[in-house]
Amino acid sequence: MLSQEKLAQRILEVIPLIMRVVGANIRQETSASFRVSHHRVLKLLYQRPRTISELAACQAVALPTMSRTISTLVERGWVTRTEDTNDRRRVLVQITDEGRAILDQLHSRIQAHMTARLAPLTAEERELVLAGLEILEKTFTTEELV
Amino acid sequence: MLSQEKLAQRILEVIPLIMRVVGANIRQETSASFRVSHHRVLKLLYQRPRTISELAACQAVALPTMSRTISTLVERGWVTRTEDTNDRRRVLVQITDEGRAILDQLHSRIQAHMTARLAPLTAEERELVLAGLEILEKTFTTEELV
DNA sequence: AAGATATAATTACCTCAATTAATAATTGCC
DNA sequence: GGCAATTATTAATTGAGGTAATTATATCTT
Repeated sequence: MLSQEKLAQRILEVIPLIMRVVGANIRQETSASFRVSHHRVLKLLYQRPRTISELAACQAVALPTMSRTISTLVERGWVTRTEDTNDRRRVLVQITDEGRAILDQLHSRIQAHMTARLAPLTAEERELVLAGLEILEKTFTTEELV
Repeated sequence: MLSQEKLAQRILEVIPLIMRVVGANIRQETSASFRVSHHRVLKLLYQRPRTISELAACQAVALPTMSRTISTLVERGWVTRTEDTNDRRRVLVQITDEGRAILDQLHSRIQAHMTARLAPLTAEERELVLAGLEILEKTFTTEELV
């Protein structure tokens, strides 16, 4: 079998598996309703306010999907919607103090769990995995994501 | 930053991203209602009949989740439920001829798409990604499933 | 052999993610 | 001023995921 085909197969097998395990871990480590996507969005908003479109592009999801995600985050008081005065079609999403606090708290818990799980790996193995992930990210994102 | 923390972060960032992109690609390449999980289950059943529990463990999902997945596959005529005569608590799930045909057909389409996407990678990069995936799989499946 | 415990699968109930299509509001172009 | 493009939301639909409870069958214990 060609290495491309083999790799394609393994991606289809391994990525969904890891996704579910990581999701389950986060669910256990945090409150049950906290999701991987929330984590990522909050991290992006920690850096600076962003529009819904921008967040959707970063997450590689459709616009309505991100709009809904933001709505649930707003309900929980972790982010706010603000009108962009320069372009009133746009909505700037900003993280709140509470959102920052939640992210700090959960991020360290998730990080601790993941770090513990990765502890058995040797330094070389970690480097290998990291290098592989970087290549995968580049391969699967065609757009400019920040 | 320690390499463990860095790796933990990158896993949380990259894996969900790839998962969504791959899912979106499969949705486009195949009929809209065909999912990654269907693909994987059919592949497992192509080899031999399996119980619901076995499939759930392979997928790292809870038993009811797999039971429901199988129900939708049964509705589509791709698999059948059969009672295990040795242990009548068990249900043996078998792929049908139609299921085999669908898998053959879709598998090659998915495979072609993935292969095309991976084409820009050099042989070395593919080896790197593959090695990383193998390590990740080992790391994330040592846990008790179900 | 009877009762208790364990296992396998399903069902019910709930939440979240993701899509497309339709709609509203705003901006920018000519 | 009118029309196309952009941005975001809502509606409708589908699917995945979980826990808790239920049913049926096996197995263990006494």
